[in-house]
Amino acid sequence: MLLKVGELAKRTGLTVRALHHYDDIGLLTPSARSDSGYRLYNGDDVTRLYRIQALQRLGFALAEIGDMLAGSGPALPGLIAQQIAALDGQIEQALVLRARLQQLQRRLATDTEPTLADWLTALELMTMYEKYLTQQQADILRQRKAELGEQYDADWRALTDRVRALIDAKVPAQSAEAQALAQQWTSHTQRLVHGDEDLLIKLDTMQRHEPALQSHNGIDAAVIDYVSQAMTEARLPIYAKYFDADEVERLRGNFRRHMPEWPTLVGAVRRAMDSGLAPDHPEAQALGARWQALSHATFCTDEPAMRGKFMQAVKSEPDLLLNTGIDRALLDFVIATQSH
Amino acid sequence: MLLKVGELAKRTGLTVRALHHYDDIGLLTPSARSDSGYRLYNGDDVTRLYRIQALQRLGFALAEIGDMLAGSGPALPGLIAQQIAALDGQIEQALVLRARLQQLQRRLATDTEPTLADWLTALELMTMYEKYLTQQQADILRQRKAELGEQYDADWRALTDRVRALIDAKVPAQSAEAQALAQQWTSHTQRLVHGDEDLLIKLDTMQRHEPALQSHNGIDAAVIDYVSQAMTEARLPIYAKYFDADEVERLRGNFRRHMPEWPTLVGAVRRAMDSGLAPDHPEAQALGARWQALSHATFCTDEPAMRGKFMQAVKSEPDLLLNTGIDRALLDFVIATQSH
DNA sequence: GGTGGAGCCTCACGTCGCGTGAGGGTCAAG
DNA sequence: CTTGACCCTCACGCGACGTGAGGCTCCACC
Repeated sequence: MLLKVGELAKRTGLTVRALHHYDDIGLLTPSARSDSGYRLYNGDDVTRLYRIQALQRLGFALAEIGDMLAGSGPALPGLIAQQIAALDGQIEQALVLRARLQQLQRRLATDTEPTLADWLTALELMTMYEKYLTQQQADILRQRKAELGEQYDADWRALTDRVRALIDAKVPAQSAEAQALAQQWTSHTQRLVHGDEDLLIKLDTMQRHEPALQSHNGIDAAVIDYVSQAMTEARLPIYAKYFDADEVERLRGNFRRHMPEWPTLVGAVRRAMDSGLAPDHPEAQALGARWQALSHATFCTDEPAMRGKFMQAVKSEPDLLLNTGIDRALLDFVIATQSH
Repeated sequence: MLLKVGELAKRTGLTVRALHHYDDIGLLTPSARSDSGYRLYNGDDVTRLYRIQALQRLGFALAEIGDMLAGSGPALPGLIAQQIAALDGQIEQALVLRARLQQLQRRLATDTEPTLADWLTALELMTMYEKYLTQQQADILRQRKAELGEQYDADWRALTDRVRALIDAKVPAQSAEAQALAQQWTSHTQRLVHGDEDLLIKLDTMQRHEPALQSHNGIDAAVIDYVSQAMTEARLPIYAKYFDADEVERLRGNFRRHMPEWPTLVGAVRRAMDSGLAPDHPEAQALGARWQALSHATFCTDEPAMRGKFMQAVKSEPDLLLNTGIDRALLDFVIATQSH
C-alpha cells in the first residue's frame, strides 16, 4: 500500500511541509514516485517515520535521528544520558530565570509605582548582585540599603564628589584632606558591610569590574585608585612601628609606584582560586611568580632584612590586610604556588 | 567620552558582532560615526545597552526589548507574568521529557541487550501509552503485559489472522465462527484489562487512532469493524427479550447499516467532553443532533413504541453498553446537549 | 469533453540571535 | 613605509519547518 504525502501526513499528524523537509534533508525519502512526480511512501517508509517521531519526542535533533537510524554515531545509552544532562541544564537555567522574574514581580508589587528608569536600574543592580554575591549576601545588602535609606546614597555621591575634587586639584594622597576622606570612605563602607570582610572584597571586585555600576554611582577607576592610595598612605604609620624612617620612605616611594598594580593581581589570583585552578598548574605558577616580583618591588622582600621586618609586621598587624582584597585563603594559595 | 565598538564590547562582555546586529535591527544605533565610519557610542548609548542586557537576562526577545525601551507595547507587569507563564510551560515540558528519557534509561539497563528495532518499538509504545493513558494505567498495562508474557502477543496475532481469514472468505459476522471469534476476542481483551471499562475504552480509542499500532499488531480498521459487527450480532439475542421477532429483524438490518458509524461519533463526543466543551455550545449541540439522528436510524427511536422498548432494554441490560465505548458520563453529556 | 476543486509539485523567503569568514579601509607605533 | 590591531560592509549558515507563489494532476460532476 503506497501513501501520498497528504495521506501520510494525516496518519502521523505531521504537516505535508514537514515531510517535504524530511525529504529535502534526506531523513525520509519516499521509496517511489508516481509518474506525475507524487511522493509515494511504502510500509517501510511509514515504519521509519514512526521511529523518527518517537525519537523526536525524546528531544533529539533531526540530524541525530538520521545518524541513529543509520546505525552510525555513538550508542544510544550515551546519547540518552547526554540528552538528560542537556535537559537538566535547560531546566536549571529556566528555574533561575523564573526566580529572577518572580523576585522582580514581588518588588514591583511593593514599590510605589516606579518609573521605567528606576525599574531598569533596579534590574541592573539585581543581575549584578546575582553575579558577584551569594543569595544570602544579596538579601543582606538589600535589607541594609533599605534601612540606610536614600540619604546613604546621597552621602556616597557627596563623598565621591569631594574625592574627585581633590583629584582634579591634584592634591596628593598623603595630604590630610585625602586621609580624612579615606577615613570617611572606610566608615561609610562599614555602615553597609558591618565588618564582613568577604562581602567587602566582593563589593570591591564588583565596583572594579562593572562599568555600569561605575557610571551609575560615579565611583570609577580614578576614584578607586585615589582612595586606595590614600588608604595605603594611612598604613605607613603602622609600618613605621617595624621599619626605621629611611626604610619607611623607601616603602612610600615603592607604594606610590606599585600599589596600583596589586588589585589587578589580587583579582587574577582570586579568579584562579575560584575557578578551582590547582596551585601547581602553570598558570597558577605564573601568578605566583608575578606575586613574588611585585612583593619584591613593593616591599623590598628580596632583601632579607626588609623581608624579615615585613613578615613581622604583617603577622602582628592584621589591619594591614584590611581593604586589600587579600585574605588568609588567598595568601595560602599564593604560598602553595611557590612551594612547588 | 565616545567608545568604539570594540571598547564597548569589552566593557559589556558582548561581541562586536552582537553590537553590529543591534545596530542592524535598530535596537542600539550609535549616536555618532567617526569620519572613517567607525561607530561611536556615547554615555546614553551605553546606558541603553546596559538596560538591554538586563532585560535580555530576563529572557525577553530583542524585539520585545526594543518595544519596552521605546515605551510602547504593553506594561511591564503583564509582560513579566507572561514571561513566567511561558517559562513554566518550558519547565514542565522539559520535566516530562526528562521523565521519559529516564524511564527509557531504566528499561535499557534492565532489558537484555535489545536490538535497535526492539528498542524503537518499545519507545513508540511508550509514547503512545503516554498520549492515551494516565501514568497509573500505563504502569498497570506494562505490568500485566510482562506477566502475560510473549505468548499473549502470539495469541493475539493468531486470533487476528483468523479474523482476517473470515473477512477474506466473506463469512458474515452473524455466523457461528465469527461469533466464536468475537467471544474469544472479548476474553483475550479481559485478560489484559480485568474488567476495567475505562481502560478498555482508552485502548480501543488508541487502537482506532494509531495507524502505527495497527500496522504493528495487524489490528486495523477492517478487523475492528468486523469484530464489532460480530459483537453487535451477539447483542441481538439480548434485544430479543424486549422486541418481537419482526422488530429484531429490523434492528439487525439497521445495525448492519449504521453500527459502523457509531465509533466515530462516540469518539467525537468523547473528545468534546475531554476538551471541556459546554453542552450548550453549538458544536456540542451539533453532536447531540447527530447522536439523535443516528439513534433514530439504528434503533428506530423516532417511533414511540420502539423507543420505549429500547429504553427499557438499555436500562435493564447494562451489558448492552459493553465494548461500545459508551459510559454513563458520556450518555449524561449527550442528554445535556439535548435538554438545551 | 470541459470545468472546478482538492491535492500534489518545486522554488524560495522568513524566523532568531548572532557566528564566522571574506575582502578591504583606518590608525597608531616602530 | 610597513605591520598589526581594529574597523567597515556584505552575506551565508544554523534548525525545523511556516507560508505563500506559480503551476501540474487527478477525480468527480455536468
